[in-house]
Amino acid sequence: MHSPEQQLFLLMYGTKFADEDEDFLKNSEDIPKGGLREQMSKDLLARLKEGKPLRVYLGVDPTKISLHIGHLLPVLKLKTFQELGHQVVFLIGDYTGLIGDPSGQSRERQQFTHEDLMENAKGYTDQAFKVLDPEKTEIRFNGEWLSRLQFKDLVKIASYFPLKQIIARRDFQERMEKGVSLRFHETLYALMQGYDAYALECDVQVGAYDQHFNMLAGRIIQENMGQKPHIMLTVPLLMGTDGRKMSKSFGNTINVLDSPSDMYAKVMRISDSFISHYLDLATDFSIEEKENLKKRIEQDPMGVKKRIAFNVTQRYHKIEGAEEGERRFRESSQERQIPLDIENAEPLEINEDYDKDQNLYIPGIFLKAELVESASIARTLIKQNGLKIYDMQMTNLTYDNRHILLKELRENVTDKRKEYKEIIIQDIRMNLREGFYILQKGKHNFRMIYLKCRK
RNA sequence: GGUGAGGUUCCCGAGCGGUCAAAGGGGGCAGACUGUAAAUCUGUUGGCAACGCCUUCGGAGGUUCGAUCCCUCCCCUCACCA
Repeated sequence: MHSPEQQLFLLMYGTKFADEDEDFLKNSEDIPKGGLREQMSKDLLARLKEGKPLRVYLGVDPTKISLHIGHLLPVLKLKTFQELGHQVVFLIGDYTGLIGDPSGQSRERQQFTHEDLMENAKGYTDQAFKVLDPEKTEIRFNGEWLSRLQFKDLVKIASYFPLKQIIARRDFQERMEKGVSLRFHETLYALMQGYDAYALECDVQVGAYDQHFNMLAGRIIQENMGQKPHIMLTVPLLMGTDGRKMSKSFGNTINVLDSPSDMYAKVMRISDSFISHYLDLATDFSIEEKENLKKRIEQDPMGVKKRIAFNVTQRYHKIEGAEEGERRFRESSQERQIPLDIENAEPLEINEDYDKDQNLYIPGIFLKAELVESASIARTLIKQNGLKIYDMQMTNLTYDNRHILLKELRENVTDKRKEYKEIIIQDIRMNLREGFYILQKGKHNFRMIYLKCRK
């Protein structure tokens, strides 16, 4: 059992508050003196000292289908609460999601129907339960209370907010300065999320620090409606694999549903300069372990990165997944072997026609193998040496004994490359026999095919 | 509803009668370099059985030998005013 002080330390570790961002809150007037961290620590400690389990919630709008590991940083914080014996609530914003993303960046997000959202919500909880204990987690939907609100309620709630405060938000300010559209309904978003806090009557709300204003709205509503305002506990935003904000539109995400080897490899490919950031945010090493690893970054960046990759992969894919990811990274990236895993052990059957000179059209084969999007792309890649073909004839593979031989290959042969003969692509048309081949695009994309040739 | 500005290839953004599959940047992909990377440099980035052919510049028509560029109508976005 942890003392309130010990709990406070664990809970505050790795948090980031809105006033600690260089420019997120710089012009805001209503930061408590001493800063949010001091204020929230004080409040949290006081509640911990009451000795009762706290109610803690995290709200998410199910407006996307897949989550990336950055989305789960607040979930990790929620897990810490759960492990300390507090009651956690996972709130699905089926109503806030209906309004759309208040950042207003993209229009398509506003087109979700309630059915879409409920569908996504299922995936969300599945993904969140890779971290949280489902038995001990309460799941709620904000439609439960938001659907019952009447206009007169909204009028009352809205009256708690000076307009100046609403439009002081940085994202609103920026958009008004730039002349980007800002619609009135977007200002309601904070009220809706704020009302969730009131309806749930929780002690703490967890979220990323960019949620500051929405969480603050919760406190304002709670205070006005005679409730004790909740504590805001915010965590940093995880940067993407390229150092920008992690976001699907940048293609720099590590997704919760990525395969073990993808996940491991993506972590391994982050820039060395981000190692410390990922170590702090993405892993669940103990605090001491993190400090130790940080000292090693300088002399052994790759080793530390491997520990991080393993830790992250393990969380979402168990230890077996992490081991698989590690093995595949070593084989395909470091030793440059051709991966021969069970998932691509079943070759794709491809039918091609010989032309009159007994040749096959190579771009067509890569296209059918789904390694390239068009034959044109295949052509340019051939010119740039981006495509390779390995002939597997020497392994005595037949279509019927393929499973056995592939298994042997995978398990017993140390340098698998010896088992293949690389065919140098000299032309877009080449004479190939019917049989098994491995196609490669770039460094990491492979596909095994069984080529069937017709006259 | 009024006034003004716009809708261009994945994104941003030039083009303003033929030389435009459309500058430039970003992103993507590939190659070199490396400890995987990042950074950097290079190439590439509509499709096709490919020195050519086909489909693209909000939509529908029209003028022209020819239209992304001109005209007409329509749809949509944005700003200001109502």
